[in-house]
Amino acid sequence: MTKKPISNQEIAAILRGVGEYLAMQNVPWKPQAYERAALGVEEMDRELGDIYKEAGAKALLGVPGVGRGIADHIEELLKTGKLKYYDSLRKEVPVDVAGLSRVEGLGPKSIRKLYELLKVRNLKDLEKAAAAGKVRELKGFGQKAEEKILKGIEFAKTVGVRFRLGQVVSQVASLVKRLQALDGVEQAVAAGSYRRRKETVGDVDLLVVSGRPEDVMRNFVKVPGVVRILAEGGTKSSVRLASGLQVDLRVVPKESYGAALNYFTGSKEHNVALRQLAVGRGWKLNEYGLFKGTRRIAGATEEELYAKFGMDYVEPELRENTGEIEAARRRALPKILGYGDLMGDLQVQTDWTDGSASIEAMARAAAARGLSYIAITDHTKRLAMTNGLDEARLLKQMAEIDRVNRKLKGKITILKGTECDILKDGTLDIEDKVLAKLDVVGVSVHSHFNLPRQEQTERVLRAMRNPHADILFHPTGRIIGRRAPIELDMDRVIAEAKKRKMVLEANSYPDRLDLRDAHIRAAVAAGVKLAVDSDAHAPEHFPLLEFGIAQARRGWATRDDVVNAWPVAKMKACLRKDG
DNA sequence: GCCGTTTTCGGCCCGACTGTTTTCAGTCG
Repeated sequence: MTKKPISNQEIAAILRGVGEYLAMQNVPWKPQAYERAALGVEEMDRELGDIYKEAGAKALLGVPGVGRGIADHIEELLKTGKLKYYDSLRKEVPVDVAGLSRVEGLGPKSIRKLYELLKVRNLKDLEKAAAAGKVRELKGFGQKAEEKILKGIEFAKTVGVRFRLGQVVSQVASLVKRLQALDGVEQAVAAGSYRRRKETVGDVDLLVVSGRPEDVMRNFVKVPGVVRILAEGGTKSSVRLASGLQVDLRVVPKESYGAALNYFTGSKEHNVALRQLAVGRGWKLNEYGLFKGTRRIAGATEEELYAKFGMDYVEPELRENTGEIEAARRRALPKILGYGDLMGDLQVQTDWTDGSASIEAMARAAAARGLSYIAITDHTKRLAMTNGLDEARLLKQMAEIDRVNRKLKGKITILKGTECDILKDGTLDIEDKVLAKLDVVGVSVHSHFNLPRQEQTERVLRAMRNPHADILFHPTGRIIGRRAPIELDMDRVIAEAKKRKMVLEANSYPDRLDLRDAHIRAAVAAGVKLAVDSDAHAPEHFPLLEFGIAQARRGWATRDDVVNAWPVAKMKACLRKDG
């Protein structure tokens, strides 16, 4: 019973694996069904283990893409940690499908053939066979295929799969700029998961409007930084940059711009759902437009496209087929937070601890960014390595803030705050009587990341119950790609936040983005307020707020849900010690 | 295997590019 229950990620991986094996066997339709279910599981904001424990097997049917059959599989996985069906498939064709699929151009059919004819089970076998020239002899393969495989293996070995959004923005911006400057290019934009502002992107999709696609293609594959051309056609090309990032380019005529942008922005699931809507009305939707017979009835702009379907325009950040299409059809999509909507920032560090700049410099930078207030929230003494503040220094800092406020009067308001450490037992690192003097008390976990779920949750809940605590900063503590989130029962955290009018943070730092989108959505649905903060440690960090706003948008948050999108007085009134 | 303002059965999105193809399967997005 003490054994850790299987996680959503693990369940999704197994379902995906089943789909891959079925695809290898040429089974129709089922592979897509398993893949869809895997995606549905991944996108859940709650652990299936919790849902199952609470509401039983029937509740599993609520997961998008999960029906009777797969619900049974999931129940078996939750009960035993294993899936007999999966194990028997693996036994039949004992191949590392996931590993081999990472090789560019290798899909289930080829993998099966390689196994049956050359006994290739994994990347190592494949490399050996290809190097020995055995692959080219197979029917359906050839010289080129073998070379491609060898290069693909090299790549699969060296590079991780996804990039953080923050890692690619400048590369993408310069690519777009370069394309815009080309002769004959009317428009160039980045689409794909980049435009949807997903926290990580697997590749970058660029869209260009031009009447001279060949010229654009010729120039594109020669852009500096391109180390490999994966495909080059008349209207579609694919390259690999030195950074490992794959970039796809598509060129379309002007009248198709909206349809192409929609198609290339995705998500794939959103697109499929839209196309199904089209089919249902006897239309056809592709990247060139929306067609009734051979007549184009929409497609020049995305707005036109959605209007034709009789729906609200769907912002790119919402296009994940997680209910946005139904809501848009009911004309019930929320008006999500805008990129210019933030008025303040409630987590800012200075050179009193691990920030690089003074209170005044940070305040001026925030004002230049258009903010009308910030809270200074330096670390506390438990975080000794950051020179965290004790009570005495915190009091001194408050006096300094008073001084700077007088100096900057009319430019910006500086609030007194803290990023107070949550100790192992859930108590706080600063005495209550000092916390009571602050405008904004943020509390956060910076230690003991590996406590068991029950203990970790109790710890955080206890901190939230401190009468002075206002905001739970970066609730899960994750660092994308580097540190797993702490084990936290987010349902209980959200319920506690609701009960105590505590604000949850959506941290904008691109490698935190904590809360993640699904949790934001759950918090919003529960009526819990959010703070979208920069967590700035330097004056140049305020633009990072864009990432936090994006994440809040992906979580369907509106201006009403985000306290620092409000004027300072209203925001302060909402913090729970006044509420 | 999933799913339902046409349906509880019979559908299931659509097109570009590649390689090895004499007309297309496989892969990808």
